[in-house]
Amino acid sequence: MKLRPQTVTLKDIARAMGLSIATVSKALRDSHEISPATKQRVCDYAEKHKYRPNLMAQMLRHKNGRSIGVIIGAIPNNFFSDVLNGMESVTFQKDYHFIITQSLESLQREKKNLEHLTWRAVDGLLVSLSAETQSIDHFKKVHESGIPIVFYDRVTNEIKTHQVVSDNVDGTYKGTMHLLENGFSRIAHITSSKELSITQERLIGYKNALEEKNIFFNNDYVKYCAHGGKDRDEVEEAIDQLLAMKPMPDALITASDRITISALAILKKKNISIPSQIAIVGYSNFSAPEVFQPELTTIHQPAFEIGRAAAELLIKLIETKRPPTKFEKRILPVELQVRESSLRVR
Amino acid sequence: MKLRPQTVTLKDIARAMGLSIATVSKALRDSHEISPATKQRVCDYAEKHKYRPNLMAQMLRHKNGRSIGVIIGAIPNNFFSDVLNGMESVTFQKDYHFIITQSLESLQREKKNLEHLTWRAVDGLLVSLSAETQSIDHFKKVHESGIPIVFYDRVTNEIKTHQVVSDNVDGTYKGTMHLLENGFSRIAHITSSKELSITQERLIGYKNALEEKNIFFNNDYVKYCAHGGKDRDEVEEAIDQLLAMKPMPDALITASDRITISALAILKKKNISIPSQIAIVGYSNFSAPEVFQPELTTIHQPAFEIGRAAAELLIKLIETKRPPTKFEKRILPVELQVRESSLRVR
DNA sequence: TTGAAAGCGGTACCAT
DNA sequence: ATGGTACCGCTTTCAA
Repeated sequence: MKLRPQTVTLKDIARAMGLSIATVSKALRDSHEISPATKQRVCDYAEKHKYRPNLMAQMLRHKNGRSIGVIIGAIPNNFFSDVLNGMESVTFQKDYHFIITQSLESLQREKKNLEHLTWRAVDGLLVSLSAETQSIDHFKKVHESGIPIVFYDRVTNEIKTHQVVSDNVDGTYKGTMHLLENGFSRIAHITSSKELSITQERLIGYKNALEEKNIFFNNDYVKYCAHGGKDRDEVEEAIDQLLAMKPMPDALITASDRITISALAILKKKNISIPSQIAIVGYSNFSAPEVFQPELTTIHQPAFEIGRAAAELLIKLIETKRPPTKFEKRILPVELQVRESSLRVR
Repeated sequence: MKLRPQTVTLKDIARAMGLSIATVSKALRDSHEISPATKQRVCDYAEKHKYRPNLMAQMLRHKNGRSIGVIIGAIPNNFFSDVLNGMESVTFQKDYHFIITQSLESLQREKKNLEHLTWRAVDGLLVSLSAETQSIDHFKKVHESGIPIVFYDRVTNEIKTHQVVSDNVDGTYKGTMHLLENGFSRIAHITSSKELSITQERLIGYKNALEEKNIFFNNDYVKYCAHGGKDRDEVEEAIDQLLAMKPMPDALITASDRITISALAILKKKNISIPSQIAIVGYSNFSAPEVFQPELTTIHQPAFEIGRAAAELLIKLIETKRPPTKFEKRILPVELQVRESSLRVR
């Protein structure tokens, strides 16, 4: 490509004005040791010639590039894209950049992404663990080297830092309770991989509701997707197993956007009618669940808020000189939106 | 935060091995002027101590940070998130990073994003114009300064460079023709802002189909959304106007994911039944349009491929020394997926 | 074959 | 108030 024309530098300004580089630098940074007159002249000149400090040079000096790295499951996923949107709303306003990497639920990619991001010298990390992740030593190492991390959604307690999650226990509790109160009792649960924090929390809510209603917890009703429902096959297998059970479950709680959508499509393909043969309550952040067939009862997470809060906490962590002694786990409320798919038909 | 511990640098290696910085640098870059023995020793040491060249320093030297900037309408949008996914598949593999900015269909944000990205010294840009954009002088300036750009989806011919789009003319043509052949003749079209390339192309396909069937083109059947259907209100207004017409349209072609989903939700709210009162064919990249009520006939764009092709072309542009004399406009085929929402009910 | 030294564009300390 | 200068980590002549 054609050579990038040098944008105007400190040196250019210094030469043009017969000042030293140091003076110009200080003038532009509004140092007290520069006379107002000089400051004015320098700033005017800089303004006129559209001076922009060279980011690389600044970064090279005091390692801080106003950028944060994000590790996310997958971009094309309603939940995550809302999260990203929330993060962007903060980073845009605070003049940070966020560099997005997808784990695609693979540990190997997660590690590679992490390497990449640290090499990029990001100032901090926003991380949601992949479905495959068990050991988090790779994050520990990075964190100990001084790069602040905030975990969101899929979190870990093994690293002492901020966390932002939605109230997963409550979400599944509400969903399950709603189904129970509508006369469903054989409630299946298709969820992500066993190791994830969200999986465990959601299972707790599920069990709590059953217990409260004195319904026996049947472990066979819980199906895990080792890859978080990345492929439809994973979900189809789970559904096949559930449909083969006797008695067959009469309701289903699906634990993520992907799993929910896949489940709807698969049940449709199999001509299982919802909710008469099986009712559904699904975690989903789709913008218009009322246009599904049937209208879908959803557990809606404040994805945008999660992203926003996580980004805010991280930037605070980055910009604060001394690390805080106490970290917060922010738990945002979820909302059960009742629609046709979970209501008894007479 | 705690000071980031210095990762090992050239200087460290040089001192440790009693060599000069220059020699180490050359050895690591496999220069011909270094003896194999020295090379070996240096590389071993570097490997063992996990030497990673400092990106900022490299960038400062020869402006190339292996990063590309993306301007996109909005992340939470099935079409765009698939596009991003396609881009990521390339950048990940080629060890580039992509920095995403959302225009949110606002010219002002588009400009600010552009400024931000150039300040970040990205090596190239992947751009889809915002719905508000008319003059593209801001891009011209950047492009003339030597930063390669590839336009995708919403493109412009005013800058000589590669373009990647889907076959918009054909998409709407197919959709319109399909409706006509199914007995619908008063076909409305809700689309994005007038200025966008996609809007114009889609309108051509629509007109072509009408003309071919000798149907009168009624300008009042075409409703523009100045903000690309960002808000549901915009779409609702268009629909209200259409419903108030006499005779009312009997079919509708919606020109984007957002518009399509909004239209479905609004018509549902208004208790207009699809397709008996009005049929719908919608541009959409939703992963499971068969779970909509009714199953939605879609014009499906190869969003992932668009992203992939655009990223590939851009990286080629970045890495090639001499700019090509001829640029290509890659037009990827779209697919009409016929489902219930566009079929005559008897 | 190896190394000294001059940048790249800023920042910051120390003189003047 | 202003300027000289060393340095951040790496690349690249040019000498040795």
